[in-house]
Amino acid sequence: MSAAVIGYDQAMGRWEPNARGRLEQAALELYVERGFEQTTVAEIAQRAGLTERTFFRHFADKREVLFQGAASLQELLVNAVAGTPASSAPIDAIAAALAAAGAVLGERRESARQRQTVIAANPELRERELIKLASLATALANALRARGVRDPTAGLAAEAGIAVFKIAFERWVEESNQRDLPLLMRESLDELRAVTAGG
Amino acid sequence: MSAAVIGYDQAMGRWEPNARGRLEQAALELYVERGFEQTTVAEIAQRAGLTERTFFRHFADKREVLFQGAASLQELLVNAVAGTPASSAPIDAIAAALAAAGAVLGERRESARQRQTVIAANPELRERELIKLASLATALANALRARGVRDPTAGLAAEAGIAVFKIAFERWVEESNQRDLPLLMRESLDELRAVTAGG
DNA sequence: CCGGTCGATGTCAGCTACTGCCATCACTAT
DNA sequence: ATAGTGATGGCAGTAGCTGACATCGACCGG
Repeated sequence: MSAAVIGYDQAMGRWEPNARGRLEQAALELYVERGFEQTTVAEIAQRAGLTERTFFRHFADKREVLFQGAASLQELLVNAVAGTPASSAPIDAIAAALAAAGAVLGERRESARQRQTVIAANPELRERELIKLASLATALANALRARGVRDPTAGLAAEAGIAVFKIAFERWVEESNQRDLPLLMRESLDELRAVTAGG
Repeated sequence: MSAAVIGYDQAMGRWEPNARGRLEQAALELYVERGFEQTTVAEIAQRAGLTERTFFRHFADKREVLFQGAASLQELLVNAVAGTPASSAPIDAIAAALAAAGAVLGERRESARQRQTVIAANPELRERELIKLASLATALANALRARGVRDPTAGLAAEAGIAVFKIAFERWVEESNQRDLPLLMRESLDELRAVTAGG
């Protein structure tokens, strides 16, 4: 619990500052070093200079540490839909949301890739990721309904948007490089259009 | 552990037969009666006349009891795709898979509805459901690739198919009645076509 | 008929995620 | 000073899940 570790010189309280941030960093490190399952919450807390009990005061469970950004991403998507001209078709509102998400997520490529490696290696984490994506779909559908889009169109457009998101993100993480995320989002959406057009 | 409970008159082995089936039934009953979280594995085992340890020999975890049919559903979808004429477009192969799934799931409406009520009431169960659907999407994509469909088309078509599946199934469970599942599958697919056509 | 193997279950000990309850201790407002 | 507040520690307890070993009937070769 020494302040020197963090390099901190102003007056401080009873405890080191930024407990949540230290827990998050410690968890990420350990998940990468040993894997998610092989890491206990006690170990995370110890590395952060805190106790197990405190970890669970900051994070609902051991997985949630990896999904901090989900809420802000959801906000971003919803705002993008809401900010689209009222005359736009649902699919264009979705496209705007995907563009916004791609622009934000497109930065910090390496940390995203590392995070995705951890998640992909563990079924429990994949489950959590999927329910976060489902939550995004629900939020997108609600945003569309707020613009007067009816069911089942709203739900379908939202689910389709998330499908495009998933595929584009997957390609972006896997590819050695070159194309950036917003471009892959556009390409994947065009691909979906092409695929559904037939028949 | 009396045989009379089951009504069984031929020579029997050391234990009552169909341990797995008894566990499944006991679990379903308890999940409906008290809810998933309020049910312990020890209670399930007791009702089935077995021990907790035996439960975990038959089911990987407490949730898995509710997802027994996932494997056969996946097989059904894959076979439907494989059985489509080689000249069909990807979207038509997906449509065939959805039709097959709709036909099979469309029966036993009440039990499906009951099961869905239990799942919807619990986030852990929703997570498990989502990863099963993701597994279906992966299997569908592989089936398409086996027919020569390239990426990212295969992945996108599969994800879009699962999106349609989700929406149609949801509508089918919620609606008071009337339209059957295969019809809702077709309608939802048409709706997706309409939504993506714009823009 | 006999002994050995095998498969399904029981028993028990143990780990770990997660929770509830209360104590502690600095900081702050009055 | 004193009381209140907020973040943390400490501790006991529940429940999901696993590994190791014992048990016992079925089955099979001799």
